[in-house]
Amino acid sequence: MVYRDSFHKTLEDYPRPSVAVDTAVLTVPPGGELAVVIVSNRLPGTFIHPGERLSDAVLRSLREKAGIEGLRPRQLLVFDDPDRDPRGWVISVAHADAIPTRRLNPNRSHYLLPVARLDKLDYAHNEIVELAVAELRADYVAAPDPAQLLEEPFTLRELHTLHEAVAGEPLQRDTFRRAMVPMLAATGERSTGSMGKPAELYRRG
Amino acid sequence: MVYRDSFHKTLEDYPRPSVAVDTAVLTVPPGGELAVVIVSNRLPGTFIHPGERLSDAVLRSLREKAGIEGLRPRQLLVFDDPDRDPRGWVISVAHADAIPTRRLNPNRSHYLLPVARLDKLDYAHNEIVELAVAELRADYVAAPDPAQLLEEPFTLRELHTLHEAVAGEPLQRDTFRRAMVPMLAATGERSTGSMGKPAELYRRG
DNA sequence: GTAATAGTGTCTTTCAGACAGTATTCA
DNA sequence: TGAATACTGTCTGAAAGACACTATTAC
Repeated sequence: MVYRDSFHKTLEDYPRPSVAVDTAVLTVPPGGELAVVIVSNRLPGTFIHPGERLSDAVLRSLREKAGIEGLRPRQLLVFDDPDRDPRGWVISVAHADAIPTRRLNPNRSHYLLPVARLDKLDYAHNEIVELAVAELRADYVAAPDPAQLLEEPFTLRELHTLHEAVAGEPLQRDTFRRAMVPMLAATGERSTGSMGKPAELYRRG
Repeated sequence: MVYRDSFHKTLEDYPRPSVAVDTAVLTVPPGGELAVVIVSNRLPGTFIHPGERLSDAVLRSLREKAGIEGLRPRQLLVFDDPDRDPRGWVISVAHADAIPTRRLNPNRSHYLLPVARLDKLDYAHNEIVELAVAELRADYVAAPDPAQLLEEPFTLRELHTLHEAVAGEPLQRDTFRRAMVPMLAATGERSTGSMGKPAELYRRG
């Protein structure tokens, strides 16, 4: 059987795939390492509903499966292997975003896995996580905490520690400072309660 | 009506969108500027067929609508506005690739439009072209002619002219040379027939 | 010869890496 | 006071921008 294209042909003639979304939600627990939100050994996902945007399907799946609200997920890539899903012909659009750990709802069935030591997830979800991590790392090279994981105001040390967690490797302290300070807004306030000289508190520029 | 997810639920219960592909094919005519292949005021596209990969649908649409063969299109992004297409619920996956102008079939209904002066295309196709151009430009900063638009062997002048056409702006000659030579393989041969000192001929490293 | 093109030398600026130094706080 | 942390000064090396210079060809 052959399906032919024509502008005036009705769409009903074409068999259609189911369209799903899967989302890698990254976070950095305080003092911890970069981790991804997992629900029963895979990324939270769902099928899109009629009239729905992909991003709305992502938000719905995160709300229902992990109690996460208020993200702005970005598309990563489309998985289109017709044999990928045993249930049938499914096309899956991978998404990614990051969220502060304090906004994760602890009374839920999801859990965090560090991305550096990730076992095999169901489907091709490891690849999604890798892409999400690569995007987040690229963003964090260019700007201070672009995903707004830190609560304002913050010290340069807190920012440095966060960026090292995202990068997965040490970042030179003075180079980091010189690169970031011009993109930050100093508050004039100083940190309190810590050992050593109190640090300037900053907000994102 | 509400559609609920369940691993064991059959996929037949879900209304499904049609899934299309649209492709921005970029090229640089000899001595010309960066241009995109257009078919009747839009990018070539089609609906995917059952069992087909997105990239195969792209290749099929390019073959049937523009006589183009042998590309390896890359995904750019998914257009998912439910009201985008007047024919119904259509999700479109934008793709991009580049092709040497000499491989374009002139006996076809497609035509080239320079990307610098692009009128409004149908659908949201201008955005696809912009993304495709941005990706191509990023690739051409990092490597000599990664899309293999030039026939080998080529001189540094030819490479330089091509990279300027892709970038859409002048590129410093000596800096360009120093950046590219380590990534090229000198043939030991020299160009002939031109004014001035004959140039070394190179192949891609 | 001149015009045109190919290719090199080198100075300056910029910036990351590296390391050492000074400054200010807590215990 | 010493330990810990914040912040700055400065040297070095790599690379880009800029410009001038030499080299080899066609005419």
